[in-house]
Amino acid sequence: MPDTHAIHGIDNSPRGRLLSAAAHLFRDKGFDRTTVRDIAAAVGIQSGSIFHHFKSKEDILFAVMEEVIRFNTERLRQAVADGETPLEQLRNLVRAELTATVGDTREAMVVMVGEWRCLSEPKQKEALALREIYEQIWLDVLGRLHRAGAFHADPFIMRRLLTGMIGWTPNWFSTNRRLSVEDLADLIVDRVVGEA
Amino acid sequence: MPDTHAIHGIDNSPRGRLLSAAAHLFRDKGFDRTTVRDIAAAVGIQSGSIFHHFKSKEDILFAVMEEVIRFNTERLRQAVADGETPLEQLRNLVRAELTATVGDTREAMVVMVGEWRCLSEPKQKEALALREIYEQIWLDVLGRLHRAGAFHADPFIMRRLLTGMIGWTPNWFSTNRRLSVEDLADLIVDRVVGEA
DNA sequence: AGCTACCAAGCAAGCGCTTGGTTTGGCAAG
DNA sequence: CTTGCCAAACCAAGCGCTTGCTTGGTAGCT
Repeated sequence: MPDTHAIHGIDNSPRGRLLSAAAHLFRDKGFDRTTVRDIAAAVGIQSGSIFHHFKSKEDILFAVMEEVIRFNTERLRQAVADGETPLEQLRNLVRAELTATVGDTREAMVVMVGEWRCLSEPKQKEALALREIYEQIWLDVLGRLHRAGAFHADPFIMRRLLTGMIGWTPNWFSTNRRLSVEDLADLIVDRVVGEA
Repeated sequence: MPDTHAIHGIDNSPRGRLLSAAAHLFRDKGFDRTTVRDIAAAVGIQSGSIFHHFKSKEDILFAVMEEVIRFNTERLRQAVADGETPLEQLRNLVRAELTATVGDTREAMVVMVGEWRCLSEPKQKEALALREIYEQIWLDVLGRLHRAGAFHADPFIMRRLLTGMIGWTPNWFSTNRRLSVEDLADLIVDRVVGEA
């Protein structure tokens, strides 16, 4: 009944259904404009009942971010493991993050980037620790490519340009168009390792 | 007295000071978490007095966006006029948008990208019309470069990748570091026209 | 019996905005 | 130079509504 686009990596326990519904609403209207009554209605319960599963509205947001970052960190690890050369690993990383961003964890990823400041400072630090693990995977691969001479720019800056390119895709990329995720990934990889 | 980082292109009339203060607060805490009492306090007046200058809180947000987009559209026009070759024009465009994004209109630019959905639908359409003029300047130059064979990818997609790269810079670029706006612009231009 | 999951009702605080009246600066008639 | 006047700018108070969250209790499964 609750027409909740499920998010990959989140189960369908009562708690999980709340998380998926919340992620969907947070992405649509933003954290602040989403009320606990909205979330409750989306899964068909009363607003007060939410606080049996989460002790605050902020805790819901944090849980969404934690789940999505844990799930996608594992996805990045797999992407690196599946590549035999650094270049192949980079291509897999771009594909993985693109899939996360416009694919099966799209809603939660957009929420993580866009609603960051809605977390209290302690929670931000907690989430940041998880993100740093995630980022380190990128930096390792980019560092390896850089030392191999695949590109000249600073790997840190390269990662930030990549973050921007990939992070913006939800605003324009559509799955049912000509351009596939794989083609877009290749296009983006070419922006890193050069070629005219 | 109101310690308001002025924004380029906004005068310091009472209205202008309100706009600059609002842009600063909107960027810091987001539109929804900024109260009209916050804005009023930032310029040293009572909250009710705001509505002598704007008829709603949303109107303030819209005015911020309108001012910044008008100002920077003119800046893009100048950038194109100052370039003699398409490549030079592209470099000027990237520098101009970077300056707008991390420089003298930084606060308002971040607000425009991040608080878009806080506008009502009619206001969104109004703002979109202005943005389309802005975007057309980019597409003209990129189209010219593409026809000249400077890059192979679709100009529309190229622009979106550029939007992402540049739009993310406020999250990491710092003016007082080694990397200058000009160097970063060159780095980004190289991502478009290729080279290893 | 005890646990998970939920309901029904409502409280305290904060919000955008309104209202009716007061101050301020400029400027032309006397 | 004074006086009278007006519009712009602002104040003080508060209304009506929404918000996150609490409370006390119930249904059903094990």
